[in-house]
Amino acid sequence: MPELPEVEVCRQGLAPAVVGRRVRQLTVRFPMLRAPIPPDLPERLRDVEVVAIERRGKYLLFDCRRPTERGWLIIHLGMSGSLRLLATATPPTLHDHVDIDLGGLLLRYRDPRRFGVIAWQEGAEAARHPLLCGLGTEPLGQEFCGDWLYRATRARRSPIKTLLMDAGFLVGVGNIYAAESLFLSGISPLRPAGRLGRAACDRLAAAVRNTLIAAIAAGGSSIRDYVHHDGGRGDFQLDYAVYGRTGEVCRRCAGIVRCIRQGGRSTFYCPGCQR
DNA sequence: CCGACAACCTGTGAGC
DNA sequence: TGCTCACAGGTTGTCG
Repeated sequence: MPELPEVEVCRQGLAPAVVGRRVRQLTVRFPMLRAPIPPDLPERLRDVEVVAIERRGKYLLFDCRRPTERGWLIIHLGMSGSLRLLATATPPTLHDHVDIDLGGLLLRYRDPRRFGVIAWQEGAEAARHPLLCGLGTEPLGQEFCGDWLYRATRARRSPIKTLLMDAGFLVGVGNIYAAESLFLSGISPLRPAGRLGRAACDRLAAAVRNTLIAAIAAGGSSIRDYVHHDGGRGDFQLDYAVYGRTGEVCRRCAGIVRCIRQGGRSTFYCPGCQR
């Protein structure tokens, strides 16, 4: 999936075309995603105006208004989800589970693996939704910095890479950007988080932020089947230092990039550069 | 609290 | 060519 940069690129791509439009109809062809799409979602969305698209971690939040009501359409792209803007009459193909008819424009949700989520939160605060209320710090927000990371990790004994990917701790950082950020900051993914010094936390926080910002600027990654709102692909993958480079030569020290398993996920790192 | 692991599901690429 | 297997961006729940 989409990690934070891909979701943010999606948000930025959709907003100009979608904000200000009214939902004519929601068509659900297949409701069984990670959680079932609420059966009443079509009626909740009918005739709402989308006034903004926000993001919390990897969740897209569509701010939906009626004259006297407000609510949020919540979309998570899972591992393989995508949202595209298409001409209204575009025929659906396999795995095109949901269409949002915006009147002269079609917003289509496609998700082959169906790990995504489409949900609804009534009221003014999307954050009250159970999927969102336990989420951790935003890595591109004000709070996130070396000082925060240092303080937040003191009591943590889990490997720093596992913690970076824990959405209850820090949102938006997935397998690719965790690996890249740790490489950039010269920190081993195996290091217990609570053993990181203040300087290491400064370097890591900066690396996380810079990696995410660079990926957003590059238009997101384009692993496998990931596509943008317009069907285009990102090119951040050209810049991967360690992700997916098992056995290849490290670009910094001429050592060999290794792949290990952590928490059921592949971790790529350079044992020479990362301590 | 922690971590390891399985589960959810389909597609793809490698190896035989 | 065709089969089987491992693995892929995420999240959640269970078990020790």
